[in-house]
Amino acid sequence: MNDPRPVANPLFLREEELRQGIELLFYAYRDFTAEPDKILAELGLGRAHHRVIYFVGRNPGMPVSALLDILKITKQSLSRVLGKLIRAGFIQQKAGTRDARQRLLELTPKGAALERRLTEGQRRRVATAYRGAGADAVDGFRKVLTGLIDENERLKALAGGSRG
Amino acid sequence: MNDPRPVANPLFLREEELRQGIELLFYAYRDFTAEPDKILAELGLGRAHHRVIYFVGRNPGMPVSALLDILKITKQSLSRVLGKLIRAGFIQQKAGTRDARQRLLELTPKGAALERRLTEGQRRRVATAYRGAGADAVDGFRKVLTGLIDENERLKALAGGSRG
DNA sequence: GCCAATGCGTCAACATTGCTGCCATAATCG
DNA sequence: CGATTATGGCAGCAATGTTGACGCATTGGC
Repeated sequence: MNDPRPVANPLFLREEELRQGIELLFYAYRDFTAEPDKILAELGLGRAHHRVIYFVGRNPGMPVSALLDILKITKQSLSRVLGKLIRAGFIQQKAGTRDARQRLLELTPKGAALERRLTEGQRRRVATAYRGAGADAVDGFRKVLTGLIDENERLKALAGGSRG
Repeated sequence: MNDPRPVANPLFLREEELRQGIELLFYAYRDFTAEPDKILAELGLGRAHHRVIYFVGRNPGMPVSALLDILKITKQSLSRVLGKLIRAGFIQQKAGTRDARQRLLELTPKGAALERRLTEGQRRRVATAYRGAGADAVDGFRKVLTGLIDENERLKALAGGSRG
């Protein structure tokens, strides 16, 4: 009455399934960032500059503190990156009206052009993946990614262009 | 006969949808790597060391060239990281039997222990997100992530522990 | 109106992680 | 035997993150 073949081990499958998820995340992120990285390198910029340009483009008029909260880096690290972008004319600062201490950030036309150039490939890549996977898959993709985000960051992340 | 309210713009929605995908990817990856990064910092190591430990643990006996192909960095960059891990006793090298030029990599018991410690939180995070999202969502997650990977890398990525 | 807290910037020093370029060794292949 | 492959080492440079300390303007509470 013994089955000679070992029964599929659910624990092993689970481990395998999780590791596949981890690896897919790594591979996808690796290839997702490769294209803009090339463009940035030509300009003497790095991935951090892209992140700043992206989120400032997404939230025009955002203060520095909001950017820090998104990127989760120190203000010294951001300051170096931001300073370079401002000196290079990609980003503009305006003093806050409600609070004059704030520096409200926005892209210059030159910055907006670079943002489009950098994000274009990524948008296309996501669009292709979405189209190929179908609407239900996209929904699942979003659900799982949201679940991967720290619980206390989820609301902020989903707010996106924080109009709300 | 004019509807005073603007019709929902499908192009805008699409753009918004794609940007949300881009951002979810950023946020998820940010939080996904934060935990192991802390542990690594205590040991004087960085994220690159985790990647090496992870993939060597996953593919015991792999040659350096296979690691390079996964990580997509130069051998000089890898050499520094790998050298440190070997000197610190996390990774062991054995000469290849088929090709004596190859250095086949594997984790030492100490390396395997670190791998478990580093990946444990990530596995738990993925497990929680999977459980919360449901099996169909997990399927969609995998489909979309796979679609984000460069076409000529997909097969290799899905091979995982490359037993095949 | 004083005074602490906030928002932001800066200087300095350091480590990690990429890159390019060059050279060396050993083994394998044709 | 000569070319290619697999790997390693060294030098130098840039980007990106860290901690720590300090400065300056503004804001808000008492």
